[in-house]
Amino acid sequence: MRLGRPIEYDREVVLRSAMHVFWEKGFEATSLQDLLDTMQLSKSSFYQTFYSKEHLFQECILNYQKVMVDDLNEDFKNSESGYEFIKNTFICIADDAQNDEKKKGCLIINTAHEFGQKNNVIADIVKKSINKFENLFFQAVKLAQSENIIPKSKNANVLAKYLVNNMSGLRSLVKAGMSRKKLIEIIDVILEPLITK
Amino acid sequence: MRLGRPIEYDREVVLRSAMHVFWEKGFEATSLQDLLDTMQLSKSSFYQTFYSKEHLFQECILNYQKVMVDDLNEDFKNSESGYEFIKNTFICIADDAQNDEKKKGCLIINTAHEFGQKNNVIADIVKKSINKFENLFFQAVKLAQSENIIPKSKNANVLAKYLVNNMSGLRSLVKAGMSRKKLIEIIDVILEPLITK
DNA sequence: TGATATATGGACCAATCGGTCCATAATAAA
DNA sequence: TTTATTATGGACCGATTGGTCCATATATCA
Repeated sequence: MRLGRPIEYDREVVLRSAMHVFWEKGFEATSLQDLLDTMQLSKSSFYQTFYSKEHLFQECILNYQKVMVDDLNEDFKNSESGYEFIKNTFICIADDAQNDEKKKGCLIINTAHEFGQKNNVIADIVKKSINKFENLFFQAVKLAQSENIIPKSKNANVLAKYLVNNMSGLRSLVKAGMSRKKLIEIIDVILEPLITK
Repeated sequence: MRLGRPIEYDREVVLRSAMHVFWEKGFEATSLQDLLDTMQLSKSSFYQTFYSKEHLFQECILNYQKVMVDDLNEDFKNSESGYEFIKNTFICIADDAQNDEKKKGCLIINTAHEFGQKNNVIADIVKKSINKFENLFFQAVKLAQSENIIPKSKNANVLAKYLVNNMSGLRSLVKAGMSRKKLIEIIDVILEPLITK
């Protein structure tokens, strides 16, 4: 067994709680004290385990990305069709306008906005995360093409990017306070380029 | 003439310089010292004229909105057609991926992300700004419909929202580091729902 | 020139920032 | 029980945060 005084917390649990703080407040607006309060950690334990606020943040967005991509993959597998998966993913985002009182949006997109290209490590994580979303949409489009719902003449690669673009847009509009109803109307238009010849 | 010691700076000039700092760094990451350095103001003058960091920020985003909307209105007037205006507006955003080294994006969208619904005054400014963008797109769509480029069967109101959505999306992707070339490909898809029956 | 009014430089403030360090607590192994 | 090893609580750090206040500078007006 492991030597020394045993750890009094669950690393995964406190990491997830930290992630939620960053998600809600952003990196800059989250103070170390906020994190310690939420994670219920002493400063010593915090720095021993997570090294710095920024290092913790990196772990958080990596963790967020993993959870999101895994969940979406799960949804994808359970979907009737590629098209249904895409449509449903967008509707879920619109639902946030109603369900998420805090309008947290997407941690990855939030981070893209807060950091831009100022921090190489973080910019890299953001870029790779977006690529994963894109890849998922790509697979969904390909599937929908094989199901003859999306015309095979369409460039699945570009369509996937287009979908990521609209996903980001919806996240912004949720943050800006647009109602679910209006977002749903937008989604109807978003889906048009998928099905028209 | 005005009594007392005369002001040594131009209010509009220093306001604009402050706006650029906020645009580049965001509200939280901009310190008062950053502002004083850029505006070349003493603390006394700063607080006498702008009251607080947050009040200055509000002025800045209002100023940004005004400049942006005026510029877009000017573009709109000079456009060959409603459709050309829309297309060109999007291409200009994609150009930022190449031209703006700092990838500042759009101050309004950035603010929507940083503040969300946490601050009523700011959320209200953001919402109204987005409405102005939407209104402009609405007019452009209407014009394009009267020019028989966009089918009259289309709902101009919803299309305008759809365009705002994609504008926001593009801003995000620029921030995330996507290349101009890829953004242009996306724009081709964005425009499809405008012209297809 | 003196009175009045405004602008400015800079000292000063408490609070908070992220982070370090060390004494002590709590365990396993010998 | 002693020793080795790890975790934790909390004192402490200098720097910076946004913001206040007052003495002084600089103007107009009478």
